Amino acid sequence: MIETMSDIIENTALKFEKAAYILKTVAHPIRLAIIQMLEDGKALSVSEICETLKGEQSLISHHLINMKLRGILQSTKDGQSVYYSLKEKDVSKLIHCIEHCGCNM
Amino acid sequence: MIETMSDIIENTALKFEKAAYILKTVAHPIRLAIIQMLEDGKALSVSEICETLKGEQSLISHHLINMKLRGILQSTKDGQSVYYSLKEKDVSKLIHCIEHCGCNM
DNA sequence: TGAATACATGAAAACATTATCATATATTTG
DNA sequence: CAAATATATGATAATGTTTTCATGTATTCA
Repeated sequence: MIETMSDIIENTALKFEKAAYILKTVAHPIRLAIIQMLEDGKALSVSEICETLKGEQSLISHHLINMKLRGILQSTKDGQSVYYSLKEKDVSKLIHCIEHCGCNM
Repeated sequence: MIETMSDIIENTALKFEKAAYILKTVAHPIRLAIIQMLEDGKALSVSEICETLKGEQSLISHHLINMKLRGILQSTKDGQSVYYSLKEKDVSKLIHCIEHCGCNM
């Protein structure tokens, strides 16, 4: 599989754009808190998340929907409740790694 | 060292804010590219960085200064040139970990 | 000294994200 | 069915980030 120089440059640029996109999606205190709540596959309802974070329903909902839209969360409806969970273990890994990689974070 | 419940909540919130702050600082394709160029302690001048990234001097400069301001980069002047490098190995570790933690990034 | 080079600065424009508010929809329950 | 509960939606306001442009300052070199 041969790549030209400009292919490489373009792929590299794409790689950074993708990474930046995911990092941006996650780079918000409320979102980090949500993601942590959902670690190890847990699924939580919107209201559970709102209560724990003491956040407004609408605001939390917007964050959840946005993260879902960007491929980080998934949701299933059960009765009145909607349960959100991490879509990919990947994100969990990312967060775990951010927390334990020896960085001051 | 005893913490009250509200201390714990507040510290957790602070932790997420700090993490979000760093992630935000880094969540931009140009910045990720710069950070990668500076891995393993390398120090590069503004113009070297501009050339490699084919970016406008002023734009790159703004990014560099902002990252320095936020504690991610440091710089030293030598003659006409200013050399930037990663301030903490931490950031390098973070990026490395983002790239190699098995996430799709 | 003056021209060239390297970098910084600051204001403005362009653009993106986050928060708030009012209201809509769907589901359950009495 | 009406009321209550859970969530979504969409418009707008508030705020933040990124880019651009014009210009400033410091350094080198002829």
